[in-house]
Amino acid sequence: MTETFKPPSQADVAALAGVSSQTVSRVANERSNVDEETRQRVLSAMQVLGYRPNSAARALVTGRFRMLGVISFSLSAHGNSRTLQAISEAAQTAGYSVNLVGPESQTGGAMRKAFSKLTGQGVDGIIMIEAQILDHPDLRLPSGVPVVVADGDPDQLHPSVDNNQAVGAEAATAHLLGLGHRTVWHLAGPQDSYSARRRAAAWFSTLKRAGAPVPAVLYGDWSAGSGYAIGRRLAEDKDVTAVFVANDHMALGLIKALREAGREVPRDVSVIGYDDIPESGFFHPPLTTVHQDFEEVGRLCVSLLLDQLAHGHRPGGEERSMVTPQLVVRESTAPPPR
Amino acid sequence: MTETFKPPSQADVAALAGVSSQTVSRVANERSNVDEETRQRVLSAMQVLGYRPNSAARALVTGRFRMLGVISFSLSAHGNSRTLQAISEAAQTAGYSVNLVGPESQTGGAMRKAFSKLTGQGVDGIIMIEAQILDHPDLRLPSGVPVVVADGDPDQLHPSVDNNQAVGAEAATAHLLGLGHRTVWHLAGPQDSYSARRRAAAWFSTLKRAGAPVPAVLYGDWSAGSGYAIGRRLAEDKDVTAVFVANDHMALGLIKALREAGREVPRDVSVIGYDDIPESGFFHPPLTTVHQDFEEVGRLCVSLLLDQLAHGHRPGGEERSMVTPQLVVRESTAPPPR
DNA sequence: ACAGTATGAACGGACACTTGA
DNA sequence: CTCAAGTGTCCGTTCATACTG
Repeated sequence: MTETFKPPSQADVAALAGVSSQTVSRVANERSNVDEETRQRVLSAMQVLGYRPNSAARALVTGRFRMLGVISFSLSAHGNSRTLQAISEAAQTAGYSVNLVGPESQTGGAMRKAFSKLTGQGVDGIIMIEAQILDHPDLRLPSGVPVVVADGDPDQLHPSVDNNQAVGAEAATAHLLGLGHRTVWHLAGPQDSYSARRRAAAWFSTLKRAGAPVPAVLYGDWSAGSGYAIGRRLAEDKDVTAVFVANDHMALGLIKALREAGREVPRDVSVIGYDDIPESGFFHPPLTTVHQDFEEVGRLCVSLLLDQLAHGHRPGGEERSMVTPQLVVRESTAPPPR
Repeated sequence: MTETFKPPSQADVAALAGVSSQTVSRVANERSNVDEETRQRVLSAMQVLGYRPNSAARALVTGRFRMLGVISFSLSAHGNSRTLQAISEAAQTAGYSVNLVGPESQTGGAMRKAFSKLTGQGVDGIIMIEAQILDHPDLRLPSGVPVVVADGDPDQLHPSVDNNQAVGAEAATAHLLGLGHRTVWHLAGPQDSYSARRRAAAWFSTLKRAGAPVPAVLYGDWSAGSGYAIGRRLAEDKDVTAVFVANDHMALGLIKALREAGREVPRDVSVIGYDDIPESGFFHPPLTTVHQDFEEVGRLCVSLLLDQLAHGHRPGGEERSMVTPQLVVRESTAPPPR
């Protein structure tokens, strides 16, 4: 067994530099009232010892950990890991670290548990990524810690950042309609997903506004496999000439099913995806889709949270930031056949 | 501004329960020598007050945070986010939380910085995901904190968990050779990637052992775009009948480029990928690839780390766990033309 | 002597004061 | 009276030790 490694303390640095621990504290916190010559001496003593302020001790007295909690149910969803990455970077540049927890399920109870685990760890604020509270929509979290919700259900009382699903889904649907399709089918994400519901709603209203018939919504689970399964059914209906799919993965599966049934994309059927994952331009055919800026979402979450931290909790009630998506037209959409 | 929220302390609970704070501490830590009746009284007092032990104070005295640090350069790589997810889950069930940091670059300096940031935060152990130290391969991390390296350069002195790249790459290459191809080209990942180098090495030695000619290695950057660019060049060489691509994303781009050049997969060229991302079975054609079990890697990392924590640091020198990948044969590989 | 409980250090750092020029 | 540097007490827990019926 290696002997226990004892990290150097303020006192050790102070001793080496020949000053009091208070002065070391001042240097560490970049206070003004310390002589430049002394400062240098302390700094080099820190260097020599490899001193790192003990965050536990600091947090104990300041009450702040400089740590952000992130609750994310699934990292396998493309958008979530991108958002997390952006959050991590933004937090880091602001001098915060990120504490990640995944709730056991998407129930209010599990959420509350994850939440209190985080507050118990002493986080200064919490970001919930794509938080769907399935069983109890109006979850009241214990207050005291600022919260920001990313791409989640905004029925709540917390500020939120969201990709503007309405704009994206409308652009997708309108693009297809503009190409001359009589109407547009919709393969949606799971019904319990807030984003999926928003996309479906915008698709619906765009159709309505255009006076187009509204086909029954189809539901997948975001996976390529579910897109494939639905695609097989859809391929049998020759009326289907345009499908707006709620994410790129499902679109991939759908296209495969259509092709296998002898229906070419975009010749017979136009397909549009959502997300614009880095691979979608290399699909066969290259996928027309809606680009989402997850990096921006992550950055916004952090800055909103930091604002709350700085100015007291939730200055102006329910704040809501929207990030605008962008239609990316590639080769999976075309005018209808004949 | 809302009034400052002051969390209840041990002392508050003690006062309410009519015991000393010491007793509360015993209850919180599930010590034996507490009267059951007293214990219940304390427990309900905790309930009422919503007491959560202050982890800063606890960590200050115990020196342990029950927190694992994870260093991951990029979460956009499929494998990394999967591994992280698994780590997070495993850590959670063991009662640990996860502190995530992304180093600014893959240099020894940035790594050391990330590392010391984590130790400063008081993590009990650190997992480095896909840690390539580019400028200074034999990075000596300050000791005192157990470390496990996942899918990284094992020249180091830390236990590591790795997908067995040799087995996977050999299986891929042998599969192609077995189909009757005279030899197999290789589109590798970036040269600074340890995994990429391992795959290339195994491809090389498999070719050698079979007495097959060894074409020059091609290098991509893991992205579909780079696979596409290389694919355009490769398509011109009619000798190319089989390509082993170091990941599925690049394989997607490569196939697109081949198709555009009029070379059908697998009729004219066989392509095999690596990773088995969930979408690869829905590519056109469905991609033959090598499945990696990232979940297992994540779990192993945590259990190795926890072992070190329990039994003192690094019981038996350099430990190395290997997770065996699996060849998944789909439809992008076939015997060579003619 | 024994169960259970109370007591007073630390732990490392920040902050309000105080002191010395 | 300003500016640098030092002193003392506290943050919430745990642990060793002393205490009590």
